[in-house]
Amino acid sequence: MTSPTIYDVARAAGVATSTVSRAFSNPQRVSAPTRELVLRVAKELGYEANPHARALTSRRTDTLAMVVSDIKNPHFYEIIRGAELRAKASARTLVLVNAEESPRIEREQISRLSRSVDGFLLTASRLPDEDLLEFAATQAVVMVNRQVHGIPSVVLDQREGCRQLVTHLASLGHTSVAYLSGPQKSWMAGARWAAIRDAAAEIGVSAVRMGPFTPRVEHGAAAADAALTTGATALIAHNDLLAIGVLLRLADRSIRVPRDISVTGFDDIFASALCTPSLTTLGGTHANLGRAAVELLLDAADPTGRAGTASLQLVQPSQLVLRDSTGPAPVGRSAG
Amino acid sequence: MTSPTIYDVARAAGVATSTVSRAFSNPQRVSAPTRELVLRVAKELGYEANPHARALTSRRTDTLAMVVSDIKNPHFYEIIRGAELRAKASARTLVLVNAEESPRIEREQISRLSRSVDGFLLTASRLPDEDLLEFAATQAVVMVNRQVHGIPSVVLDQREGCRQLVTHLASLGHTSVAYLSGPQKSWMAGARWAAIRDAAAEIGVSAVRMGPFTPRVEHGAAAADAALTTGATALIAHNDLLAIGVLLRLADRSIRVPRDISVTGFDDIFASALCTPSLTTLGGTHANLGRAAVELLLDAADPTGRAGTASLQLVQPSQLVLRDSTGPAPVGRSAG
DNA sequence: ATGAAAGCGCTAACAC
DNA sequence: GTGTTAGCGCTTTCAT
Repeated sequence: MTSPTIYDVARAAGVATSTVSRAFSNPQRVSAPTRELVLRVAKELGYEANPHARALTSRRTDTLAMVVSDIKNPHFYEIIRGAELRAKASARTLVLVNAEESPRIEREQISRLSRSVDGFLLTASRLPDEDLLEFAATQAVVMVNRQVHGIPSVVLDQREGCRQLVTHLASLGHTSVAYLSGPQKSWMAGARWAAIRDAAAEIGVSAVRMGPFTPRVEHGAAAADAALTTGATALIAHNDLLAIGVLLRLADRSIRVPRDISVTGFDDIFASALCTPSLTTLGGTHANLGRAAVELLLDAADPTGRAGTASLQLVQPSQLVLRDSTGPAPVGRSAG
Repeated sequence: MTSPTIYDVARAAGVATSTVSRAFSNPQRVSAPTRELVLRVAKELGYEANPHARALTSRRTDTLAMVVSDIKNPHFYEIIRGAELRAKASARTLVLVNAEESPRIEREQISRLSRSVDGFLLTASRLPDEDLLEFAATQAVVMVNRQVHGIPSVVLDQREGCRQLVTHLASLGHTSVAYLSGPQKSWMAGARWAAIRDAAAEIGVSAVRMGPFTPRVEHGAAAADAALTTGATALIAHNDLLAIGVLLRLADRSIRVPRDISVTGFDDIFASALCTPSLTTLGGTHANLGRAAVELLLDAADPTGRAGTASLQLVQPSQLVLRDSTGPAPVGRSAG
């Protein structure tokens, strides 16, 4: 019934428990023959280490937690995938938890797991900086797609990406763009708006911000309606889900895209290639984000290393993907 | 640096460690004043129980794991959500792990976590029955959308649902349907085909099965092409993702839906209401699946209870959602 | 290179 | 109702 322990293995192999322990967690400190003996006996007995007993003394769990702000957003898939692969390569288990776009739930999930994992990947966290800093003081934490001064992070570049995006729109003749903002607590929403505003100023087009909107398809209708009141001929939605919602609403209102108005998104999710019209969007290699984040986290969680990467802020390039939802600005009239 | 333990709390409160322990895990076995004292002191000290120490003796972790066969499939969202809510209501943490449609990865994830959680929710497992039975012998396991004799499960009804689906198609004049099957290791694919075949026989329409196909949008092209060779005028795709891929391919090939051919899916994911044409699909209240599954699992994981629900096989009703992708069978010719 | 033994922080008998 | 105490299964000094 009850599974074998190191005592069983030690007895069967005729060695001390500490030798069994070493054979597993510190193989090079045991002579080759002894190690092989122990491992063979352990296998015969079907021994598997009890992770709790191990964690109780070693304070390591070999488990990492990834908190995603909304597991429904396909944008996270690639990040998750990249993180999983990297975690597996280092023999870590990666568990996912969902924050459902709620700071309260995010806080709850984190504190629930904080003693059970070696560190956290916080993707698009909705928590205030202070909470994150306080939290990072006692835990290994890496932020994904969010920067907080003093906490290691990896983000996709927005500044240069947004500049390219606005440049693309300007080159199509658009002189007025509207940013349909993401959630108020989204750092990314702030970063995007700042980058768009600055790029617009530099290039000489006008930019307004509407919202905030919860970045899901179903909120695209409200976003589209709001955007149409601005007279902007190009709409930059906070992400692809919202952009797709906007496209649907515009179609409903018989406004043609891109003929009457251009629409763009962010993230380059799979669906953005499939919707009608297909969506111009600012993407990037999200799997790399996940991979890099795990690497930073392994580093941060390493009790020995202190590899000095303490507070690296990594920025990876984004990538403008041109599709059918952007076109020349309409002449002689504004949309809506 | 190191966080306070029950010893610290016990000393500060002037009680025994066991009293502190009880105050937290067995409140009713401590007098009200003592309990309040202990809890107050604990809070002042910032005490939080060490889950590993707790698990080491009690053999309970208050954590449940949910293994999803492919986290990219939006079909799981509602199930996850329902499970999360129910787990939270019972003060359990729910962690998610991804099996990526791979039996090997699924097995790996399970065995990694098996000592760290109280039980598993296996959704759409791709593992063979024997593995599952062996596994369920030592762990609390509940299957979601898969039935295995001897393991508790909760599934959405397919038999009656598929009958309704085939009836719907027959009533539109279709006499020949093709099922575009899901993965070979998918129990659900087998269940759906059996139900479709039987319903078709009963109703008097012919049914063929094509595939298997990996149920993702990108495999819809191959599925559509294969289906067109059959001459069937109605295509039943294994799920909505595949169905959407089929729609895209048919549009590419200038085959009109539903005028030339009808298409249906399963799951009623959000996108199936948004694609063009919108998709007729067999859905159901997936959140209830997740909720019910957690309830069975809590039961199965309860060391005292043995509530006799040992091997309940729950079947919840599915629901046919009619949209624009099904219509009257074309007259005088077959598709393709 | 290996063994002996002391915890890690908690729970669960068992006493009182 | 509360205290005492012996582990849970492992890691980790410290000896040898």
